Amino acid sequence: MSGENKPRVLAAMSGGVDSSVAALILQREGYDAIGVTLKLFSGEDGPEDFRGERACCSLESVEAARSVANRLGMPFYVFNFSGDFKREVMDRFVETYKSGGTPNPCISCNRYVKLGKLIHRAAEIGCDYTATGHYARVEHDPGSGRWLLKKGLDGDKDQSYFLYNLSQNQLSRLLLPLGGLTKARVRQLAEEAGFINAHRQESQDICFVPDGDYAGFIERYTGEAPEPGDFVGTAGQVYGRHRGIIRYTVGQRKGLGLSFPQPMYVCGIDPKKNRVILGEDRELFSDRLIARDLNLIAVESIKEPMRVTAKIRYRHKEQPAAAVQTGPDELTLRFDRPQRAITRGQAVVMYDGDTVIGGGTIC
RNA sequence: UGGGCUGUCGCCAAGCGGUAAGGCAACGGACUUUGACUCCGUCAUCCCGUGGGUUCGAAUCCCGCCAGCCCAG
Repeated sequence: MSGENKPRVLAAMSGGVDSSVAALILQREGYDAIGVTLKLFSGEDGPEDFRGERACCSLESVEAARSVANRLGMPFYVFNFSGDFKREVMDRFVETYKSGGTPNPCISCNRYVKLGKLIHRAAEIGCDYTATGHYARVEHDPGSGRWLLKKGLDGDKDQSYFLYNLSQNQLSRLLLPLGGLTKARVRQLAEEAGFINAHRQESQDICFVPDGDYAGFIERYTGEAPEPGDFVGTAGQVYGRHRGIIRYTVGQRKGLGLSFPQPMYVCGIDPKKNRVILGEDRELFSDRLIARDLNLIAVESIKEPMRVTAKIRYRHKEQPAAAVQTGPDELTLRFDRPQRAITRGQAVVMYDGDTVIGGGTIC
């Protein structure tokens, strides 16, 4: 089963269908695979219902992963990454909200935990590669000598957006077995293999806030009650009181608790004055953004203005734009057409066709 | 206290004698490995401020009362 000459790979297994099938494929392709589930929350930091099937590292999920690993005859371990997860994901999540931004915890998790910490750990224990169940592809480009990150072939499930922070070194040691498959095919493989999670529903919501009440989570996590402030119009007129800045995000319509002749949306958040700015839909559009905390994959830097397509949130098809690097860690993006609700704290990822150029955090 | 105006779902608001539009909010669902957006559905079952009257029939006409607003004082 585990020949000394086979390349050894550490397979991250969440207990879901995708990572299970990824492990299956690795084994079929002749890797010496070791399954591992990451324990991401500990005790009181996590959701009350720690066994809920939707939480990505619930007990049930760990057991599902273990079951699949056993079925495949591969060693299985649980790594406790809860400290890193708390520091790199939850703390950042809370901090971004408190400063008026809207974080994407999945980006942080992939960057610091799944890809950062895990790839590092894999190397420590003698694994040549790390694998995950993301729908994206890694390729080596002989021309530039660079490792490239590309979209998954199943355009509808593509998750390259979440992985834009990968470094060249990390890419060289990452395997994404599902990159060329469709979701339907993955489920089929899971069924054929008899995996108990073959029909598990898609994961959704923030994993450490399974009930979706992230504002409530932040309150419990910080022990601080959100401070009410004013809802104001784009001209400064006061409309009413809001229930704390953390409850709002740019583009939001529901939950304002106010009534106007027409739909109104959050157009901005002013953490200094503790105000939430409201306006109409058309006031949400802008054709440019500035991103920092850059990570470039396909190129070393963007010296000249570059034509790209870019997406400013997951689940949105990328839009044509011109990118210019305005500093060592700063980028300006000008879209051909104004985009709706460009939001601070979210990630912008640039593409050239199927290839990820790089990305950054919108500010 | 005189004069005028108004009183329809939490908010705004149609309706003008024929048996309650619509928008906002709210709630539910779909979509979704982030937050949003979007989409679909529900949302005044004899009370349309209230008590009478006229009509086959009124939220819609008439009278009284109550409440609020405005102008006079």
